[in-house]
Amino acid sequence: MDPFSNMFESLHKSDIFKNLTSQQYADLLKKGRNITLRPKTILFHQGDVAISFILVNQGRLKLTKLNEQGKEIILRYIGAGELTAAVTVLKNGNYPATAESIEEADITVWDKPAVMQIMHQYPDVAINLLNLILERIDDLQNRYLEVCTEHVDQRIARSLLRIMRRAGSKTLSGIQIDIPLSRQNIADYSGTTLYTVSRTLSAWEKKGWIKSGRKQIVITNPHALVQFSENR
Amino acid sequence: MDPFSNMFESLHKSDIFKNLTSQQYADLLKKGRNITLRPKTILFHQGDVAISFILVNQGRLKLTKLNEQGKEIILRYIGAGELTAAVTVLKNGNYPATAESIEEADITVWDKPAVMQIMHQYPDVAINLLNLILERIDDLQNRYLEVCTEHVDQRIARSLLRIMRRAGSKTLSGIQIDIPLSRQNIADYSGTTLYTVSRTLSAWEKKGWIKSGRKQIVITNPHALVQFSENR
DNA sequence: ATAAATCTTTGATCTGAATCAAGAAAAACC
DNA sequence: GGTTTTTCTTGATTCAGATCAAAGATTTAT
Repeated sequence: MDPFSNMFESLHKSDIFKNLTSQQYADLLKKGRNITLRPKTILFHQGDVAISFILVNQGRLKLTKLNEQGKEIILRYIGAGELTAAVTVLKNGNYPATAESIEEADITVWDKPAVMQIMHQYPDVAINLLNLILERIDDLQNRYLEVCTEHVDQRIARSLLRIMRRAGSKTLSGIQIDIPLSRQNIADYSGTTLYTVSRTLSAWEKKGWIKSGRKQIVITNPHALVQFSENR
Repeated sequence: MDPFSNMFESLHKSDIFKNLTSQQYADLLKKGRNITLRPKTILFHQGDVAISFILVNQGRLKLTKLNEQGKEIILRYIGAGELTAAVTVLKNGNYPATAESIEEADITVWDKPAVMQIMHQYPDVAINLLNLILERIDDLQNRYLEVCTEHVDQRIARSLLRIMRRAGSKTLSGIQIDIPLSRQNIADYSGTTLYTVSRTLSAWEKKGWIKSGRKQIVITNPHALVQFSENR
């Protein structure tokens, strides 16, 4: 399988280019460029002027945000077929977060003029993008609600489930999370501390809901976790 | 001043219709319909199928969200020139929140087919909407970061400042917040309780940073509040 | 193979903020 | 005008979860 068809396939996977003909795809492809990232490469820093619009073809990125005191949170993990840096379409946008590859990753990058031109040429692309962004808002609003109203352990449960849905694969013992997540990572994603995460996971392990190792988690009883996340 | 020119003016104010000609405006106007809401009217409920896209011409709406246990948070207040229910452009969207007028309000409503048709006809509208939505995401990401990493009193400070910027008017004694905000409202907006809000505002009043009454707040020293919100 | 670095666990303590309780003040109602 | 309802304040208490501390487990480097 040649790289081109490979890439074509991954683009196809992304919702942003649906409703377009094959020819139109090809046109879009030409306007972006393909990049392979080594693990732990910073793609852009929070605060930088936004110049690139990014689609992940393979691998995963981590999107993080720092506050004034330097405390970090994880906004989300971005997998194959997903977009980021949509802020590039803004007049004078700056990246509101930092993006880093957590493993080797293939991405396609469009610069700002290319994106603007594409959206004007194909209104469907703008509308599709709108849809994706609206899903992001929905996700964020839910997480915002959770962090305002729910207990830490509920939030940790929801975090694991949320990541599981996007990056989980079935195994004999349960659903495995395909991202190497440290306790600190889970804490940054849930708005808590690594100590609380560690204690919570230990408790769940005793109950048989999960199995966890170093940067590795298998959810053996997703149903119990869902139940718990909804009414503790 | 006749109602039409009034409305035209308020539409003009909204960023969503920029880059369009006057004729195009008029066309868009015809496709929506104007509604006047009494105070405390529910426009839509969280979970309802999304059928209408809304622009506020005058007055204010409150957008709230409930979790499974019935705890409420305030997502934002929506003032003149601002949009809501963008989720209507999704294929099978449901409103993720509840919208209610907090005072008498004039709004323009477009149904889903009209919005879709408009966006296809005028790519700029879709792109403008994209921009507005991206600003919303940025705001939410910031608030999410804050609620994950900052102290309650900092968050209350940021909440007041955030609302002040969108709904503040200069007076002799300081900047007055034009929305009647109860302690409970501020708590719901900041992710805390009315008791903590009351204590915090009392403390700031003693310091001379604010003056507050029943559902009424004047920020007498915005600079001190900003300072405090950034490094407590 | 040994050392160094990184990640995880668990106990002990502390503290910020929620909760509980009870008035006081202001507005709305009859 | 007086009663009822809503909102606000402040003190006392509680508790969830952060922080501190220290040891154990795994991985990586030399």
